Amino acid sequence: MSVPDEFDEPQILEDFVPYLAHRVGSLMDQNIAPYLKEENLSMEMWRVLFVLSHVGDHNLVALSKATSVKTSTLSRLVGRMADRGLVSRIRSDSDNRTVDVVILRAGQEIVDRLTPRALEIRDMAVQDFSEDELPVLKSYLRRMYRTLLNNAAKTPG
Amino acid sequence: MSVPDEFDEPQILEDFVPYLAHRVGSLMDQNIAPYLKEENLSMEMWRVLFVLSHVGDHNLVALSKATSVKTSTLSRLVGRMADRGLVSRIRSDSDNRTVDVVILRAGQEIVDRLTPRALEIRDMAVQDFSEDELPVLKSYLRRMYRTLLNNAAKTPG
DNA sequence: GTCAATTCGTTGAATGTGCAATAATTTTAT
DNA sequence: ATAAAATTATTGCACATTCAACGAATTGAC
Repeated sequence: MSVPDEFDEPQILEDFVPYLAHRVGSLMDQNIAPYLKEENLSMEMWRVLFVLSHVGDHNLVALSKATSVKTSTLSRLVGRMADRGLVSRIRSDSDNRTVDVVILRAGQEIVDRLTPRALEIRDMAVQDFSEDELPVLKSYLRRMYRTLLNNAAKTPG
Repeated sequence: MSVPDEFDEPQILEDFVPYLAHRVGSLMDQNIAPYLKEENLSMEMWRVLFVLSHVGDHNLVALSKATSVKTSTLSRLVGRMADRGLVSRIRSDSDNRTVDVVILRAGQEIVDRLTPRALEIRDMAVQDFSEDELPVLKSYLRRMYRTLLNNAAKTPG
């Protein structure tokens, strides 16, 4: 076996934080998926609408960082959403390179319909956490995010 | 050099567990991405190899559950990996419908080269957790996963 | 034992994604 | 003031993904 001894444990996956984090995220996605389908919305569109609705307008680069969708993908994604009347592009006054994406009424209505479903799933996911534990869970996730942000490897040229 | 837990902004997003979980997973993915690129490996291929290497052979459905990749996608993905000599398909004796995917030498060598990088990133991500906190983080992630599994909505017919 | 229902894996067709290249604008250095 | 460098958004192109439909094999009800 060419695997170093340190990893040659039966439960390595169950102990590997990136794997544990990823499968939680995936399972949450799967739970929302049927509701998104009803609205003919992809997961990425939902993330875009959710972010726009709760945090406000973003240009493409900011939206990309907030949703983890590549800007080239986001450009076409926003185009499709604009065609459907969910969002609109507005060229910025201050910086003529940037395009602010704003949520439209139809987009907000989808958010309003889906948000209760998203909250149900969140509540389900954390139902086994006590009132003391829940804030700890959140703070741990925020802490890991910040550590990852601060120590992000620079993209290799 | 510990990182404070709380952001100043009182944003809804900062309190929404599915969002917090997703962005942590995405940032971890981004950190491994450059190393995967060196090996000409997609994130999904890496997950497949990692699971096969550490947990053993899987048929497609099991592999799909373990990696959160749809079986139709996985079918072609495994085909590409087989073309590159990373894995091999073996028709099961006991059940002639199923195909077991086994990792080959070339696949294992990639895992051996990448695993140290993955562990570095994991160590970086949890560097601000104390010896007491780390097991709690893992147990919370496992608990959420189990709860989500047990309460998963049935896929709508 | 038979037949319907289920499970597993694959594939056609439509759609989405990502890299690299590009144009337009802004910032930085001198 | 000017030119080089950086940033933003878009697009061509190649490739990956998904849904739905399918064939093959197995399971379950009777």
